[in-house]
Amino acid sequence: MRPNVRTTPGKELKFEAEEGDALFVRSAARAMQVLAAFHGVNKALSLSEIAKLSGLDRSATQRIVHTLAKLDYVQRSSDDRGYLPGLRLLDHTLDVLRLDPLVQKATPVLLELRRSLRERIDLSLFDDTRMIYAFRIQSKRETFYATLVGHSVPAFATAGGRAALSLMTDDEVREVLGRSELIEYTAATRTDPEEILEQVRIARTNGYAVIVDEYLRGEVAIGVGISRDGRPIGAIHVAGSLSEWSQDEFERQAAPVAMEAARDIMASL
Amino acid sequence: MRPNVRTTPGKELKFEAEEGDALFVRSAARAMQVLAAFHGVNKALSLSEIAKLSGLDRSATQRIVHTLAKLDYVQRSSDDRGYLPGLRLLDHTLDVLRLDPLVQKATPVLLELRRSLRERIDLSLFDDTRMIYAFRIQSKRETFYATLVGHSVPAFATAGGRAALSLMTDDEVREVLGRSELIEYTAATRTDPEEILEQVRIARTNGYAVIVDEYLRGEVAIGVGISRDGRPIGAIHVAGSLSEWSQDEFERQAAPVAMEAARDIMASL
DNA sequence: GCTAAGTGTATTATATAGTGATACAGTTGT
DNA sequence: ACAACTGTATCACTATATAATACACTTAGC
Repeated sequence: MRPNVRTTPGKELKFEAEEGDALFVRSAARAMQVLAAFHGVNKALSLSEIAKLSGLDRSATQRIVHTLAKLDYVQRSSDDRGYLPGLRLLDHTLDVLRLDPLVQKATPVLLELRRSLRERIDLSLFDDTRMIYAFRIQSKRETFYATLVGHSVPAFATAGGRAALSLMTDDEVREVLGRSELIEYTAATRTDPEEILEQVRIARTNGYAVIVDEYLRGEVAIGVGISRDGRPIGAIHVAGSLSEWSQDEFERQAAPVAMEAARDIMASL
Repeated sequence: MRPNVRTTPGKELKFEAEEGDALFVRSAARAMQVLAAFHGVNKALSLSEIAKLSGLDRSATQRIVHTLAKLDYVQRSSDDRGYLPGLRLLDHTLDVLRLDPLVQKATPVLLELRRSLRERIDLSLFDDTRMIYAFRIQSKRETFYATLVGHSVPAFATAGGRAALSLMTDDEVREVLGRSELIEYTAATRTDPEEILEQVRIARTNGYAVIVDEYLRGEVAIGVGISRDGRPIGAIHVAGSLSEWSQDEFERQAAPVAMEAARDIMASL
């Protein structure tokens, strides 16, 4: 059983207004706090568990969950032992994806790319210290679980992430790395900021980033950043197995076409 | 240019408490109302457009959007001309998918199914009158756009939907059909409830549903329903092109393995 | 070049809407 | 048979969001 995909640990997300923010609506935030209670966990939650995890008291939690349940944003688990996030949320997922200009433009280009390159191809969206998967196009013989939409991976240790970082200045990269949790995912993971920066610089020169073994063992991945107005907004990932490719071969095959795809996408943004 | 995937038109979704519902928290609902404003549209929205679409006044909208923007549930469009749903929502998408027992169990089974059947395979979740796509595993030569997670299709006119309906009683099916918008997607779409019910009955007998041309032209689709405790909770779709398959061939090839996959999944629920 | 209508932002007094304490009936587990 | 949970319900109080109004800026029309 291979480890599949790791999610970046649920960052501590602020739900409180900064001082003197007259426009901040506490109750709107509370609805989201309740939904965010599910981030860390892997089972249905009871009311008091939601209360604990969201930092709200039982009463408030009770009434908000009641409301969200009526609206289908939260639903009873199938064994009726607790609450789970509801299917209604997927309607909003669709909105995010179909209204995102990058997703819109990238889809046909990446399907085309897959035709010339029969490996797994992902599109991820840049979000500060992490890359969020928007969609995946599988290769012929996919053995891993399909990555779920919304999975996020750390920018510092993934091909797409480094490629995205390479579109910023060194100082900005340092700043992001400073805010990142530099976790050692494998023995090969680089966790020294300056060492990572060096890799980002190489990616900047080459136009793409390569990662071997640093995030997932046995995987070679090529990442190409996508920018808009000079700012990184996402990345293309192409990943292959080390059992079938040497790093060099993979780079030679995948990098040029992936970079061309990225150029195509950016031209149409 | 073939028409790709159609979304069921944004149903009118209630966001108001029924009378005398002391536990209903209006403000929690309002946050979701704002986010739901994006359902129908295909561009970034201004504050007053959000106000109009969500049915809230400008002031309330302003403050809620402000709050949601701070929390990244809403973001400025890249050209700074309006608001779009934010990436934070994808964190919740992930929660929905990974906590859904059906998605958890179905993933490996469907990857296995793809190995023996090299066509497009989808998993959709049953939601009353519609089926919501949870994920898709593409075929080798995919020409359509990748279906986005969250896309929903009508239960009455799709293979998966009819298969799911076939797990309910005739009366329940009639009830669902009564609440459905029976739209004529193609010339072949059946819109007469009793006629649809007849097809559902056939699906019930066979253990799977077949749809040809009724929703998407040129497509044969096989659907197998998945139930839990006797209630439909989702369906497997296998779809092929009529340019490569006759309906009969496709049924003979796809139906038995798809049904086996469904049995596997249900056994592990 | 100047309206006019749009954008997002900010500030208030007022009363409504949410609070949170408290209570209860039903399960589950030991 | 108990204790510790579930989810649900009610209610007086006041903290909270309201909605009206105002302002500075940008965009579009002529």
